[in-house]
Amino acid sequence: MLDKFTKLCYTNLMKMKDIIKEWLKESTGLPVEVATTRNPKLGDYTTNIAFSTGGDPRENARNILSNIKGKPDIVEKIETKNGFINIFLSKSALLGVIDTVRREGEFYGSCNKGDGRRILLEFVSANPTGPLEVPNGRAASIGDCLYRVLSFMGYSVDREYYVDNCGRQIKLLAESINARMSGEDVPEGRYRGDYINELSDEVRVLKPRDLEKFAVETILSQQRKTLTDFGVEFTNWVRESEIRKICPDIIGKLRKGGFIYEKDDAVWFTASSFGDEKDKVLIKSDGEFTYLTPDIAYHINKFERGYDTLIDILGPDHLGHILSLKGALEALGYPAGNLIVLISQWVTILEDGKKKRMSKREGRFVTLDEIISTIGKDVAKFIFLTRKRDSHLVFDMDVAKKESKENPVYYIQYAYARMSGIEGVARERGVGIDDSKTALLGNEEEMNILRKLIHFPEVLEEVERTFEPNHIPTYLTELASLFHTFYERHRVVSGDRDLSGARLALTAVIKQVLGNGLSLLGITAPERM
RNA sequence: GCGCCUGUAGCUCAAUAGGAUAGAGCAUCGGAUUUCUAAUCCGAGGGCUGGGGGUUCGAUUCCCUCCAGGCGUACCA
Repeated sequence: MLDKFTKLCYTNLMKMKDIIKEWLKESTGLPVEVATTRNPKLGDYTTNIAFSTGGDPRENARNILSNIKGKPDIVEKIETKNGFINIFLSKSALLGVIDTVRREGEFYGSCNKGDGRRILLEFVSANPTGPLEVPNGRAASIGDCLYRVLSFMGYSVDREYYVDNCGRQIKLLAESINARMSGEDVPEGRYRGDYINELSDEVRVLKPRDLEKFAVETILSQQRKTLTDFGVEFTNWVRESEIRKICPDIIGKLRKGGFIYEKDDAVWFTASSFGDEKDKVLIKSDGEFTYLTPDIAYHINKFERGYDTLIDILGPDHLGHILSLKGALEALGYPAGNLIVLISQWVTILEDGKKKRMSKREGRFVTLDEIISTIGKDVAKFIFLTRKRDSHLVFDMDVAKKESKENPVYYIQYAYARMSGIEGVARERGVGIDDSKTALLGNEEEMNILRKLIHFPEVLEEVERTFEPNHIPTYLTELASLFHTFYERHRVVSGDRDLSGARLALTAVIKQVLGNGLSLLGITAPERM
């Protein structure tokens, strides 16, 4: 039995948690759940099984422990404390992570959990009525990171941007440009801002036949450039005008299913029978579709293209129609439960210590371009990805500018660059990595690093489970901190050739994991700073 | 009014399926560099986790209630 676990360990070291779980299950006969311990002094893994069996947990834990016979090689010791059963990994098991990372390299942390299942990730999808703003940057960061992580975990992920190139806001855009061209002030409720002036100038020169289309496509290409500068790419750009073509068919199907009725010259969907507050209009009395109609069609179109799971990252302003959308999908027999809607909360901008009330129509907004040029994309992404999606994040422009020089992202990047520096020194002195000498490692700082490295795959699984990227920045900061502490206390390249070789292996592995993590965040890993 | 989200250190945020002493960064104060990058390290202070109930061996986490803020509650998107 022990051999089996040992073998498992070396073929797939990242699953040590599972190995321990299996071992405890087999030897106790209890439905054991294993968790990562927060405090390394309390071991590497822990189980609270003794709390759920009734009676005194401390006594239970001791009884359970005394019944466990033997242990896999990866376990150094197992002990109880306060009713918890704590498992300490052996030094050789911890050292094994070096081999694993050295072998797997840029794939360390990846897995095949997704098994090729197809996910369509829709995010940003800003109206083509102006430049991308700060909240779009937040959604872009999160969407891009989820794309990278889910792909890393074996899902087949496409990224899509939905372009609302129809509807009222496009008419308002055209009116704004027309007003500007004729030298008038832009009327109330229309779009203002320098970009409208620039567009007007272009229109004056180019005299496009279709003003609306010209304006939309021009703005869209600017948005695309912003995203490229931000390091975020999309697989597809889907225009609402294309989706509208299939709307009559969708409405026909809904009507056939009895989910449609007419009232006040409008066409209604029976959303209230699917849990929504009230029924929703699909075709207005003027014959135009509402926003909801093409959105239903779009999501049906997504399922029809063969995706297993649809993920939408939306702003909180879209809360109102999620239930209707899911209701319509359900009505037409699509798996509404496979549509996962993630709400990326607003960003409050503070400027000069005051809340900046954002309004694109009034020309008051902070663009993503501005953020990229003032604080840089790495800092911006890190700020966005450190927060949970649901938190109402406060983006203080003054602090962001000031801290762009001392942002935590540099803490991680600096650790990475420092290790590059060490590699350079090692090369100069003719010292190389020696994987065969890693047993020489063993001080507290080194062991803490190894313990942390083991948990990287678990962090990614957490991101996959919760769709919350923020665990990665937290983890990387902790790992970088452990490295910096190690660096202050011990020399990597020293007169001791064997120890130097072992420590170079260790730093190579830390660097690899930091690099993998930064890459999943879409943040650069600089060789020097 | 109703629905969803949020409320944690002076500030910005964490807390891995309810776990052990609630953690980081910034700010404040005190230390560390003849040695691989000081964008670093070590230490100190700072908390009735918005208030009040409840469930539990155990609650920042779950339930109820109140307070504060955001969003939604359109034949806007």
